[in-house]
Amino acid sequence: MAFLAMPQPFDFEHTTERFRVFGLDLANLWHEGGLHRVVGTREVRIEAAPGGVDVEPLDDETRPLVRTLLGADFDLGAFAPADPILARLRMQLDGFRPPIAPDPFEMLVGAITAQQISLFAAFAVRNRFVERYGVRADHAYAFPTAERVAGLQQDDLTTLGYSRRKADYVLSLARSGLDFDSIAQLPDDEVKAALTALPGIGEWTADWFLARHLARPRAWPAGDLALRKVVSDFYGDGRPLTTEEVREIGARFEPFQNLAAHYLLLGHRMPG
DNA sequence: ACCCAGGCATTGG
DNA sequence: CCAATGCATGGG
Repeated sequence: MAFLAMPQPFDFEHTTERFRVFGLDLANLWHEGGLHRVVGTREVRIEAAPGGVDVEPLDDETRPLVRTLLGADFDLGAFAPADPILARLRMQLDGFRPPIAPDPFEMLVGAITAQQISLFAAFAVRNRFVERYGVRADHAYAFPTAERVAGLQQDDLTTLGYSRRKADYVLSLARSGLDFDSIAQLPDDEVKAALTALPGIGEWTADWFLARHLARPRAWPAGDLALRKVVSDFYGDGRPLTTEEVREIGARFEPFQNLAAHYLLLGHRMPG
């Protein structure tokens, strides 16, 4: 194992909580106290170490991937919320860096899979997809590539638990030839416009793409059911808030809406 | 046997 | 522009 320093503050347990709490993800696999992911064709293991992480293997290919995956790009030093509720979470969860999905196709397929159904159900369906069309390394699987998925038919996906409609969305995305490198250069609203032009990708999916793949500071998925519940709990006197109200509350956290969303969601899942 | 869960597109007013 | 509807699985 080789040591990789992380920008401070950094808390491995908080950052990786997401890979444990909704069930296991075969492409981002929590196994024996560490996070496993396939980079190229090699499996990488990441585990906690003082001031950063221990990584095996660590080289020029895995180093940037691990840093991205563990949210190194977020500017936590500047994240000092004036809002008292968020300020408390910022301290309580100090060092939490929202994990970033390194692969845009994986991110979008995952989001389509999770539309409307519980995350637990979505992980079950997605894992069957990864197991069937991904490539296993040691423990973890490489997420299926768009090239591979482009050659499938609707039936290949519905047998895994996808609805017919979602199966078509995934196939159409795989065949879209979307240039993700170009999209990554666009401002937030143009990314959303480019993505929502595709069938099956609405504002919710595009917002999470901005947040969890592009790590855009102002991404704020106001329509997300879980975020609406959390914001309603923290800011709404127990009354359920509308998407519009949640959107307005997000403006308080400018320009740290993405970090705010993740801290509120994680804080709400934590005991106490 | 229900109902809900980190949506979206389609249809009809 | 807004309301109603179908979709798929897993847990309660």
